[in-house]
Amino acid sequence: MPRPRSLTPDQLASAALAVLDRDGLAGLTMRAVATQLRMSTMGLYRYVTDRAELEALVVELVFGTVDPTPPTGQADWRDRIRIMVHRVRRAVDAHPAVVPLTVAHRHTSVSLLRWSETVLGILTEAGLDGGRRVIALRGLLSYLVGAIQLEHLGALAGPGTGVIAGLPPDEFPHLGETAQYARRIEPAEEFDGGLDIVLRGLADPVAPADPE
Amino acid sequence: MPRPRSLTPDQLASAALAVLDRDGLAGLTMRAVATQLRMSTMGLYRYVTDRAELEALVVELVFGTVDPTPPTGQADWRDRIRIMVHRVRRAVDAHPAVVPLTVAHRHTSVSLLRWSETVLGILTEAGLDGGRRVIALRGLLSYLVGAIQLEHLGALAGPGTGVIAGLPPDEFPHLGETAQYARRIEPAEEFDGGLDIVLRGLADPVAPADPE
DNA sequence: CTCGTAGGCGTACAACGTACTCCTAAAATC
DNA sequence: GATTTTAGGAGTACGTTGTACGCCTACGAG
Repeated sequence: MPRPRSLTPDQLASAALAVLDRDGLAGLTMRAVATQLRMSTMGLYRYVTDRAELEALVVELVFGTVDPTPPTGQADWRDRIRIMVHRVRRAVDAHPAVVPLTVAHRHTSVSLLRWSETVLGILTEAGLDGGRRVIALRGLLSYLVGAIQLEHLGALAGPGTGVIAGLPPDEFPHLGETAQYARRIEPAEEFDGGLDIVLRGLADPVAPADPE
Repeated sequence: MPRPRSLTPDQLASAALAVLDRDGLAGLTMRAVATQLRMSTMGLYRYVTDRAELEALVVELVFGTVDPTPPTGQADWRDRIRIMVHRVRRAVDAHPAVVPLTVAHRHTSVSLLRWSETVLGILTEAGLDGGRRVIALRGLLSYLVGAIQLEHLGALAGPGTGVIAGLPPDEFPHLGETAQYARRIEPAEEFDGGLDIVLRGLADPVAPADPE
């Protein structure tokens, strides 16, 4: 009976994401998104009640590109988790400005819930259950969230390589030396290295020896 | 020759932190901080050039309460790192609203650099060096940053226990079951459990067996 | 004394999110 | 085809934010 909506939430989110990619987080205003859609500012409020809701749509759009199906062809559960984690990183990397939004709206994303479901399945196959599985998932998520943010908001490798350069070397001997190494490490290598640490730690502490 | 400043950066930061604790992040405005200090809004700009600079002062104030000296009396390096990590968590926990700010201004905090220096020292004693040490520090920081945020911004345990309740159980079997467990786990237990994962993973992969 | 800088106030502006109102357009019902 | 129901969309306006700017005053060193 009513007139059909002429804009899908997806189109809305795409427009907002386009603005976000072009002008960054500070440029993501209701007016800018409205202009992008060639409509008046207030027209947006026909589709969202809030700026927050718009943000959530953008986050969902980004996470929506994450394939939630379990990877196949990987015997080792660690490899499968690695693939799942990489899928999220790749999705977010494609739109760096979305990073701060993902943290705030993480829990509203169905796509990320699907992702969690699959990861939980893999963890289950790995022999984890109950409380241990909760903590494993949470630990993985914590690392993922933290690592992505450090990568995009944290100047350079290490805690701000630039700042470290102008530091009294006698007070910060390790930091100075570490910065030298940090400069040569690619972000991807750093990310994977950290992920390896977490994955190693996830192995059953009762039977730390790998089947390989 | 000039008139001395009548307000130290520390007093400024304390006032801002008081506002932050009382009114939350949204309440932290230049006007609110000025009122807290019983001065005009623009008077603040005698001390900071920016709102961002004010935020950085607050973050530094919070991190300044973290004891950067290496813990003594702990034979195992893992226990010493645990203590260092807990110090940061405690400091941030005392002012939850500061969490979003810590991420943005993390790299400007000298206190956090001191903390990193100490942690690097411990990692060195643990036998890590070069690139492995960089990645270890970065991995620890990633987990720390992520875990603290999940704890404070992530509704409940697991990725939003509330949302999960209204989810089709046949599509999310693991998530539903996991949520049951998650509800019973204390945040501290979750945090420590995740930290244990990282610490286990930090152990030399060439010699995974613990001395114990 | 006086000079240079900090202290501090008040005004003003641009940009933001968004509440509200008014009119038009189009599909479903009769 | 007329009527009804809802979405579409524009325009105006308000409160709040950060902050640029200008103006005096207070004070300590020379």
